[in-house]
Amino acid sequence: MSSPCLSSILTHANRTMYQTGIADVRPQQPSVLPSINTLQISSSAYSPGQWYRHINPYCWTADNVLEWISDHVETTKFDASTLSLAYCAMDGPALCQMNLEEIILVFGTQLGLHLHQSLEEHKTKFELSGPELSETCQLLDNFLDNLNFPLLSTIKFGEAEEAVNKREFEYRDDCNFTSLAVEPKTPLGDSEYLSDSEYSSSSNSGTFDSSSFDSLESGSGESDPEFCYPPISKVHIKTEKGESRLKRPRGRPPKLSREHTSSIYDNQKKKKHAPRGTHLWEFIRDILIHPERNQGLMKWEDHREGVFKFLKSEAVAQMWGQKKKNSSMTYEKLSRAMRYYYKREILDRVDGRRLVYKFGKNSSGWKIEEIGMGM
DNA sequence: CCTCACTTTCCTGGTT
DNA sequence: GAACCAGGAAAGTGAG
Repeated sequence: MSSPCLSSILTHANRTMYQTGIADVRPQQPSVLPSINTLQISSSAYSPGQWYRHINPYCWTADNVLEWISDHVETTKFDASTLSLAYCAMDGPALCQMNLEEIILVFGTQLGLHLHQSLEEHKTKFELSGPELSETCQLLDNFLDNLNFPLLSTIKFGEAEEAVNKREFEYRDDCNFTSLAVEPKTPLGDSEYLSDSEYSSSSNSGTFDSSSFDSLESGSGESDPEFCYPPISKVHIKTEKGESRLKRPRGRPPKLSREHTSSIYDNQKKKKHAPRGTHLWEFIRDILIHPERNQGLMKWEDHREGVFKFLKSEAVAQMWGQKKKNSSMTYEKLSRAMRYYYKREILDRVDGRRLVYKFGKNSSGWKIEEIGMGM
């Protein structure tokens, strides 16, 4: 259940950090989750007393739960004197474990029904985010960590600004991800073939080093054996100049066992019938529908029409590669996959505009009505 | 084991 | 010349 929690944290963290007009950021807020007061003060989007609409109930603190209860006590004109505060000392996860009977037992029929209905509504609302989005959030989290940015899941509200200052983090909208590459890294085993720059005109030497994603996942700096292309199927070709060169065969090299890799994907692997991995277009969509999370990677050109643009194409490609455990993913390859969506009408062509795509009639989940931008 | 959908990789040629 | 776009071809992956 980290996704919705992370999503709310992300949302507020970004609001706190990037809205320069907000001057009353609380520097010493002790809670990981924003306090009710902080939310009310720092975000005009939240009307007082309605903060819980924007936070996953599973992420509510005991204080949050108490606030939620008292809000309902007020609206139902319930006699709060009959309530024991001891019943209200549970946090969000504990609250979410309760069924209707238990809630009624604790809060009585009148208030209990009201609370249960409200709770179910909030739970349902945040469950819509789905596991794919959770993964995307995890990737974004890793991505930000890679940028020496305070992990969103660890940001304490109000401390973000301080953290940014301490780390001298210089994130701006025009942040150049490609400049973050530590070393131009030849994909493992690629020395068997031509280097990226040799065999592909589109591969850029300054590509964002996704190996840092790998190290985040594996917990070590060691190379992921999965990306060791076996030294087979070498093809010698003659260039125009006549020299014999090694050329990679067409198609993708076979994957090696993932036995020794540990990652956030392990859970998925353990499932009997793992759901098909998130499709590329869904991955893109998930980044887009939460612009406050995408850190300037992509943006809507025309949300109503489904037109969007890559701002950091290589960075998005690296994130996709990270998700698919493929350190050699590039925008060139990603865009090829995108173009295949034209045929299936998941994407529509946008002529004459670079890095601009449009969702087609066979895509879903991005429309303003679908994602409820009013929240 | 096979099929199929999806994705990745390579490539050539064109455009911005 | 670099970056991007378009799309054919071949092949890997995983679900069913």
